[in-house]
Amino acid sequence: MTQELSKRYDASLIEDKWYQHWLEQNYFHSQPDDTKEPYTIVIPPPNVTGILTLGHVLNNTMQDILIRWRRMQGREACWIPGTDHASIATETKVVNMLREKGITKHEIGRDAFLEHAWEWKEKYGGIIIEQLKKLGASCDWERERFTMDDDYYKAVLHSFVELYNAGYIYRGKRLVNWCPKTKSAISDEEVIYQERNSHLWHMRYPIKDSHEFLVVATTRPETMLGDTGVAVHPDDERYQHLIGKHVVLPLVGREIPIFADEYVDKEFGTGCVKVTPSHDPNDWEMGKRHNLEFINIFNEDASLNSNVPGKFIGLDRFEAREVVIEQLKELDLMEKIEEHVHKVGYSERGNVPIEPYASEQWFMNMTELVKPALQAVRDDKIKFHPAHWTKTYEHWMTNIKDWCISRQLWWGHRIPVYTCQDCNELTVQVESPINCSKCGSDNLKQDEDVLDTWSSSWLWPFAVHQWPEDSQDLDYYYPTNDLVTGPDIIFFWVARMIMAGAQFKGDIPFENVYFTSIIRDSDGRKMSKSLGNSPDPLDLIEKYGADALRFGVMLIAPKGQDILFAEERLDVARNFMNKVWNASRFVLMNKDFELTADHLNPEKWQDLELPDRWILHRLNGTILRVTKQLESFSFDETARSLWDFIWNDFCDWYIEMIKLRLYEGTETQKQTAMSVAIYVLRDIMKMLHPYAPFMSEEIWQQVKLADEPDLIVADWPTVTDAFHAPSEAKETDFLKKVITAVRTIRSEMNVPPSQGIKLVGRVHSQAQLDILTKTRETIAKLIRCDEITLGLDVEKPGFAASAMVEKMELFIPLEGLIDLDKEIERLEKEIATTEGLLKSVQGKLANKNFVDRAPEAVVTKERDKLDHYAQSLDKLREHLETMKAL
RNA sequence: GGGCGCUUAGUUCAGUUGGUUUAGAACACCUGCCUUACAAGCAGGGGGUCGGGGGUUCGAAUCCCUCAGCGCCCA
Repeated sequence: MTQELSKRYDASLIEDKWYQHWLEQNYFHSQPDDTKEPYTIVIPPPNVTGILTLGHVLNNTMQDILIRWRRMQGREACWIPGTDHASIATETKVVNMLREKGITKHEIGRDAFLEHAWEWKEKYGGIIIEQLKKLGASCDWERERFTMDDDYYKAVLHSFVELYNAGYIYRGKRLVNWCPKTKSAISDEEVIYQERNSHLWHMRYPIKDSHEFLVVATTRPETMLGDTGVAVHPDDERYQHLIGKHVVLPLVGREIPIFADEYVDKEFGTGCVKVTPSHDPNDWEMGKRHNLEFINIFNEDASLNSNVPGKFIGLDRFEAREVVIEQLKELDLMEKIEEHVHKVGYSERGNVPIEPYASEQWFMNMTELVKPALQAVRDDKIKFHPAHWTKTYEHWMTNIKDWCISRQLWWGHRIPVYTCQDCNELTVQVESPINCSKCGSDNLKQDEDVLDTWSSSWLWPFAVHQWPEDSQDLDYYYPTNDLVTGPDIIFFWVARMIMAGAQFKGDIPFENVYFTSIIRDSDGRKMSKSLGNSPDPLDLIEKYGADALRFGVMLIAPKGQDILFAEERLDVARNFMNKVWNASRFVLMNKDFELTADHLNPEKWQDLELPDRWILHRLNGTILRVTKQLESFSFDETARSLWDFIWNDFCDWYIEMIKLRLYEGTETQKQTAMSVAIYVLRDIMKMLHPYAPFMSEEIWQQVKLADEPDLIVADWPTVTDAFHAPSEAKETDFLKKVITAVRTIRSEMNVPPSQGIKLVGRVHSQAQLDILTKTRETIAKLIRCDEITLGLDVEKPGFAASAMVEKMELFIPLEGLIDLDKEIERLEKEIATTEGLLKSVQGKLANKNFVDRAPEAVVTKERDKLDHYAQSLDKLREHLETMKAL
């Protein structure tokens, strides 16, 4: 029974069909099964407002590869999907949506706002989840979680209460990174530093009771309105006489002290530093050390407040800068303006320069939390891949600062701290209290702020289950096995998950972390919406197919380096998919029997020939290699191994070598060749399945036995000892070399394929003779040859092109076919090459040190080579002489 | 300023603990082919001395030092 398949592979015809089938069969769903070892991955939860990017394609394909592979290995594979609530991003979107309707969030109040937000989330959120399905992700969708699901919400509050009670969480007034756009504090990790061309303004401050000035240099002139001191270095001889005096702050008139502090860098600017304690972290510290006045000059949106002279009130910080500069110039207080490049901190979400801003916030002290998390990685309980990320991790962990976890937003987990309006007692608990824990008053007010999104997603590996309730799932699936994520969130998320695991579960959250590449465009720029250099993966799936996208991205993702992506780079994968499709088509077209278990039983195969033993040997090697590569997260190497085996070994050689038997062989010959081909093809589909799930399943259905399961749950292949055949493999390599040598002559002599040739082979050994004799028909077909003469002493034809293969001499009689000069040229080139090789080997062997000190095996190898090249050279020179004599 | 990484054919990348030849693959390129699985294909070919310099070694793309360039992270 032969099969009809289309000549070109069309992914769109099969992908949805199989995804639907897998869902219907519930293959993605996992349940604890004590007879099986669990294999668990939690997805890095994408932002609920997000859409699929190439970065998601990269890391979710890797996760799916791992999950599908382990599932086939018989593990109870569970991939838990979900999204996070993305506090700032989502709130911003909802605020914008409301603004378009002419509504502000403060008008409608918290509850109504949250209703809108939920509505918005239900409507637009989770698009990315549907997109992941297009990619073929085999997540357990029944376990999909959202970080603001009811039970997850409680888990987050629970973690807060626990840490508060442990004394790790405190409230304090500190200088925080303030985003004036979202009007919220953000953490250190959410500040992105960008280099900016700016200026260094040198401003004159008049010294009180003197006609002198001192000059301060600053990158932020507008903050002078909040200056409450000027610092110089205690050892700076230039300014000793000024210490203890005062300056009169221009534009403001405030008298502020000049003092000495070690912090000042004498070399920078003028060596005099204006000090604005309320708006610079270093000045904040100096302000505390020297008891300076703290004057906050900004509103929450970074416009100037009433603590500055009237004409500045209400100006935006950048407008204020211009006005300050202008006025100082008018007063002749601007000494000079220098070009200056410096780094400005931007808010990751708001994308505006952050403002150091003193405000009351909640902080988490990390000192104790870090310890076990650092140890777990140092002890290799958690392994990073590539391993060099451990250094980055250690560096951050050992320099960690307190984490600002409160956000002045509404969308998120509202901080479970209730202040008694009567006695000021704080009640901190998961369920809203009715009465104050101290005075019993029912006049309680909950903190207005929500928690940083990362302080909910750091619980992800266990909060996706019913934590803190004990649950069977949690027992079974935790710790998870592997985590696949981008190195850009190593601090935000990975490090914190490890801390949370240690703190709340007393165990690591995962054993391995694979850090993916970062995808850039072909010019090395980061993908971004504004640059428009970020292709939509769904378009790519439509154009290339999900399998090709997956395979292609794996192929170009080097371990530990960035990917330079260009759409054309997927062509290779698409071509490969088409190749696999057509190889399968070939096999199915030639299968004229109903497949039975006997066909797949190696013991029943009759009259295996050399190519059969070779491909089975190679299959063994490929299974071994691919499995090892997956174990070591070498996704790109695995793809390459599959590519090499399928395209080079199976398609280019094996299929070509069995065609003779299929077309002209006996029934037995044909059946053996087909059985081996199908056997190999089946294992190919198995190994390909994690990378190209759709196509492999489609083809598998054509080559599986009736009682075998779908490929997604079929057994991962293992090595078959009986296929081990190194000597046959070597023999086949020799055979291939002979064929290639003849083809090269054909090509270089311009003998067209339609032109038949004769081959005369003067073999070097009986073994060579045996190999070529038993495969002579196959050779004849592959080189399009009419007549083959073989022997140890066959007579050399007079006018013939010649070549050497492992000391065997090949001749192709060329009467009437070629020109002599060309062959002479060819031989001379070959001789030159061989002379080069010989010379290099002679050089080594002439070195006494080499012969004396190198291992014997290495020396012997060189001696063999010497012998080999010398003999080849003799023969080649002889052939050349013959040709020249003609 | 500190840390991490990268620099191999025109391009994108391989190259396991230093020793299979004068370093591989894909794409691109050149030549010849629509050979009944595949022109998204087949066969053949040209092309790099492994960023520069120094060192260790019998032997280095592979280990060490140094210089240069590029990138990322942190201050």
